[in-house]
Parts: sequence; C-alpha cells; structure tokens
Amino acid sequence: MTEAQQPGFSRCNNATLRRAARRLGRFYDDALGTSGLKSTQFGLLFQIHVSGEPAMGAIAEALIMDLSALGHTLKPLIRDGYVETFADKDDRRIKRVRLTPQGQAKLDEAIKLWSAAQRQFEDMVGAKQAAKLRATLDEVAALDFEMATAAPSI
Amino acid sequence: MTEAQQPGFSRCNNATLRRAARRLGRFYDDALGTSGLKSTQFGLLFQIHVSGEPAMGAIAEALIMDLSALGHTLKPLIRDGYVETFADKDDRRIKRVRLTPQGQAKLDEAIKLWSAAQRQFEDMVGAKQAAKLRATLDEVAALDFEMATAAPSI
DNA sequence: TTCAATTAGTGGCATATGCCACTTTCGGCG
DNA sequence: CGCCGAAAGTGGCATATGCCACTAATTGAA
Repeated sequence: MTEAQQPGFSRCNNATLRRAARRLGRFYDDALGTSGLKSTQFGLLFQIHVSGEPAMGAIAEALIMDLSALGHTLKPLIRDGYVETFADKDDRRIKRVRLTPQGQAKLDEAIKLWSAAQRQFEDMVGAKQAAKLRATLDEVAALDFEMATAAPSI
Repeated sequence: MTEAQQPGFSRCNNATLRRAARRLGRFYDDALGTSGLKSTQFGLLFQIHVSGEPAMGAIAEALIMDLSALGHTLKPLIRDGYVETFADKDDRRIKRVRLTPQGQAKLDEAIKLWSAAQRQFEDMVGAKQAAKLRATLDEVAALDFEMATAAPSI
C-alpha cells in the first residue's frame, strides 16, 4: 500500500505519454480551429503532401497507424473534398492517395496556423528542448518490441 | 517549396507525440491483452485506485481529459462491473467513483502485466532516460497555453 | 498453368476523446 | 426568500484508432 504513489502516479510511460498527447492535441486543435481541420487531419494531409501520391499502406506505416484506422480517418477528408484516391497502375490491390487542389489550399491555410502554434510551443519549452523531445519520441516510435512474454517459436 | 521536408517531417511536436503514443499504446495494450483491459482503461482504474473515491471532475483534471470524455470512457468499465459511482453526500451535483472488488482484483491482475511491459520498455530505453522522458512529458502536460492568437480582452 | 500463401484494403464493432447544448444543484445577492 | 450565474454531469454527434473477418489481387511454387 505504501506504493500508493504521489498525486501524479506518472510512473507509467504510456499513461504519461497519452496525457501529454491529450494536452498538446487540444492546443494544436485550437490553433487550427478556424481552418476546420483537426491536428490529426492536418498531420495526415501533410504526410500525403510530402509523400508522392503514397499508397495507403505507406502512409499507415509512416504514421505508425493501423491500415484500417487510416482508412476510417481518411473518409471525412475525402468527403470534404480534400483528398482523393486512385488505383495504382501496376498493382490493382494498391490504392494511392493525393490531395485535391482544395486539399492543397486547405493545407497551405492550415500550415500558417500550425506554424504559429508550433512557434508558440517552442517559445515556451525552447526549440532545442522541443527538438530533443521529438528525437526521443521518434526513438520510442522506432522501438522494436519483440515479444518476451511468449517463448520464441522456431 | 524547398521546405518540403525530409521523409520524416517529424517537425510537428504534436504529430510526433501522437505517433509515439500510437506505438507505445499498442505495446502496452498487447501486454495487458490477457487481462482484457486496454492500457487506457488500466490507467483510468489506476487513477481511481490511487485517488480516494474521486469525483469525476477530479479524475478528468488529473488525467487532463474532457469531463464528458471521461464519462464515456467510464461506461464500459461500469458495465463490466469494475467501477461504480455514487453521489456525494454534501453536493448532489458531484458523482464519485470507486473500484468494485472485481475492479480491484482486475487492477491487481493488470498491474502484474503492466509491470512486465514497463520493465521491458525501460530495459530498452533505459530507466533514467524513461524517467527523463516522463518528466518532460509532464512539463508539456502542465504548460499553460494562454492564447496569443487573439488580442487580450479587458 | 493452377493453387496455396501473401499482400492491400474494406467493413463492422468497440473504445477513446472532444465539443456543444442542456439539466440539475449550489452559492451568493438583493 | 427568490433569482442569477457558476459548477458538475449527461447525451448526442463526430473524429480517432484498433482488431478481426473477409475479399480481391499478386506472387511463388509444383
């Protein structure tokens, strides 16, 4: 019982990460508010933008998202006309994604808002500190969690 | 256009944070798998456990969650009999939350699984590094983003 | 060439989170 | 005491994410 922890109980790496994500998410969401995009959608549009007409699987992998989750997340963006999909020429299983002209315009608009938020955040925590945090988070994202729970097969 | 960014574009603090959160979330989710709890639910049960029959608002504040979101998240846990609510004696607006005996048992079970995951994670990134990351994330979570976008009123 | 295994997505179902519009209580004031 | 504004939740609606079961295409043998 003595391990009842301090008020924070921020011992769980995952819980701490989610907590910060909720916080920061709302901040960026607010900043993007007038564009009508959520920070998640902004990130997705941006990823599509910097990739060249990427396949869904490629986006999912880059963002470390479940493929089906990506499909769901893409729907409102397609519905609103920011994104469109088209079949790959060589492999008909593959569906590629790209921004529509309106999607490009919306992204440009959102980037301005995002920049302000990004700047404000970095002013508060320090650009160097922020870069360091991102680097650490990228390391976490890149971790290869091989199962240690189950006995290795073969 | 030259700012088209590198393959990663991990420039956005928020996107980077979410990406890592998805990754780590799945890892902890897998670890908790056999308990039937998601890492989010585990965190919630734990928070209730360490707080003393907290009011919903108190939990929401501690976890930096929207109050209504907390209400929604609590439902499956109530439905499954892990948590129960009851009215505050003095203020009928307040609804307090506590674990049921089964909830306690389930939490105990989950803590074992969580510990293994926690340990594995810290073995990979280093306990010191992990503690540092959590500290930074707690700082982010504690940031007070006053609006700079709009002109200050009054 | 033909069939099994693999790869890429889709759809359904469930939880996670937020925002907004209300409803119920409290608390403080005139 | 009666009313107004603040505080605490609830419900509805929408997006974010995952897992699983399937379907459609491909690829790699036999």
